[in-house]
Amino acid sequence: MKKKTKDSLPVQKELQRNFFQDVYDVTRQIPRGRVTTYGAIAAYLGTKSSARMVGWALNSAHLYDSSLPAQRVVNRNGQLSGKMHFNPPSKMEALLKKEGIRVKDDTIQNFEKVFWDPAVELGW
DNA sequence: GCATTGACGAAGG
DNA sequence: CCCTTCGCCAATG
Repeated sequence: MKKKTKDSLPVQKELQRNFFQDVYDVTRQIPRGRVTTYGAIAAYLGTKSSARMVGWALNSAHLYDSSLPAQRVVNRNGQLSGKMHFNPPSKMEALLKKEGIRVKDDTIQNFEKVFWDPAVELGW
């Protein structure tokens, strides 16, 4: 009855937990040879202004699944802003090139052509 | 417990 | 058109 609900917002907590999982889930669905952005993923998840959290999620992604294709997620300029978090840093570019994506000076070439928007491709 | 820092991005000057 | 500010929110100092 009068239980003191300590956790005021359990629902929100759950959503936050799911957010990380959702990021991984979407990332796993990025086709080979295609890339997307932090903002696109955030927008698809309904938290468009929280693109930073997407990056944070991927930062600790390897703790959940080291095989996560995080190299397919770049910033909105098509730059490999997260390459320094790979091991070694050059791994990100190497993986992308292996998938047929052209990378020059840490920037994805033909970015608009290989861009994969989850909101469009996964249907929204 | 406040300040700083990000794998970002949009808006304002 | 470049630079700064701000929102976002978790982690870290």
